[in-house]
Amino acid sequence: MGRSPCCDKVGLKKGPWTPEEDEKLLAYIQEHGHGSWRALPSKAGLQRCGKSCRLRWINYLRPDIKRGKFTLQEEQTIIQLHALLGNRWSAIATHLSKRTDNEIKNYWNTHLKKRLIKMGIDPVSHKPKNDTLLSNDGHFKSTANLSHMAQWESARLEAEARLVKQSKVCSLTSTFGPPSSSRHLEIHNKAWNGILDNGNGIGDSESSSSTLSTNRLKDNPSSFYELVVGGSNEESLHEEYEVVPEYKDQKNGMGQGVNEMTIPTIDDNTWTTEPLQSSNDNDQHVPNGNFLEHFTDLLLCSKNSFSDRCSLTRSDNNSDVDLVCNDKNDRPTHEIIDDCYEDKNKIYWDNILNMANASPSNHPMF
DNA sequence: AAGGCTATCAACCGCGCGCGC
DNA sequence: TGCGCGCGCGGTTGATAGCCT
Repeated sequence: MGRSPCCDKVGLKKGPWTPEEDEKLLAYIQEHGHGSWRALPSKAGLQRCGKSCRLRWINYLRPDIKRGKFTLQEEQTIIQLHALLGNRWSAIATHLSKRTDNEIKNYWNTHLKKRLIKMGIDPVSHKPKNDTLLSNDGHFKSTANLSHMAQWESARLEAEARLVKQSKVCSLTSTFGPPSSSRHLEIHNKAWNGILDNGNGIGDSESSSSTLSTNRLKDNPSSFYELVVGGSNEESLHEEYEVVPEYKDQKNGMGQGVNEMTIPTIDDNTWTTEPLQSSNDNDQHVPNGNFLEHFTDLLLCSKNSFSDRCSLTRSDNNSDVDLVCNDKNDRPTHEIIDDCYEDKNKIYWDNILNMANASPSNHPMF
């Protein structure tokens, strides 16, 4: 038996939506919600099929849609997620709040894909096309890097999905702060050390051969995060992810004429002071965070203007460091940091290529 | 100025999955 | 267990604006 059409095609309008149609759809959904898309058009007085209405709502009329130019940060996230998830636009869209999968897909096809091709990177595999990248043993070093990163991120995404599930049970009501508690820092340090673990268990950061435990991740990806945070039950979640209520004040106080602030440290200065963000506004207690941004920072390595203008001093007996910004004009810290980010943006694309060309042994992550 | 080409993005189409019966 | 329905997703198309010759 053939598939029945989603709606009666006879007499239904196709093509661009008129403002009147938009108004009707918007008014109906605002009053009644969309309910069944199939039934919506007739109820709303529209000569459209339900699918068309759904699409129009999701991609255009929804009030929480962000339109306009993609920011560099968004571009970075799209590229990173595409490398990990492929053409799973809806999955990618969940990590970019207020952007639709259609918009991301279009942006990828019209901008990012072409840019990667131009740079000699295959947009499908995200592998460099250049044969000169072959290492002595005949393997793509950078490809292996990305592959390892992908496996790690896949494991993280799975773990995150689990945490979302669990967090609904936990019903934590507060948002998370940055890893400012020593315990929180320890977790993240463990995570990164875990990446570097050579199969002998978490925490062997001294291991000279820094290879990802890819087999372990492959066998049981979700176990990795569980291992890192020391358990997956409700208690451990409460224990591990401490609420940091004073964080907001700490952040707001940044750069108000005082060119010094305290930031947490992970392994080096690759962590940022931005709060952990949720991938979903409804799941604010889910630790998702600036992990991808963190990845990007790793890609950028430490050779940026930040290190030229700021220095980090470790405090005694704790894991925090003091960030001291040196500016001739005594500008506030946040302005200096803004400058650094601007510089960072300029070299972003260069660095992607550089990373692809670089040997993994040169990077702290590998 | 006009025709052709390219880029962009809204919208369509078909497939697959999940759910209820 | 199988089937149909509704929905969501990803690939593709088509209209149009902007640029180039």
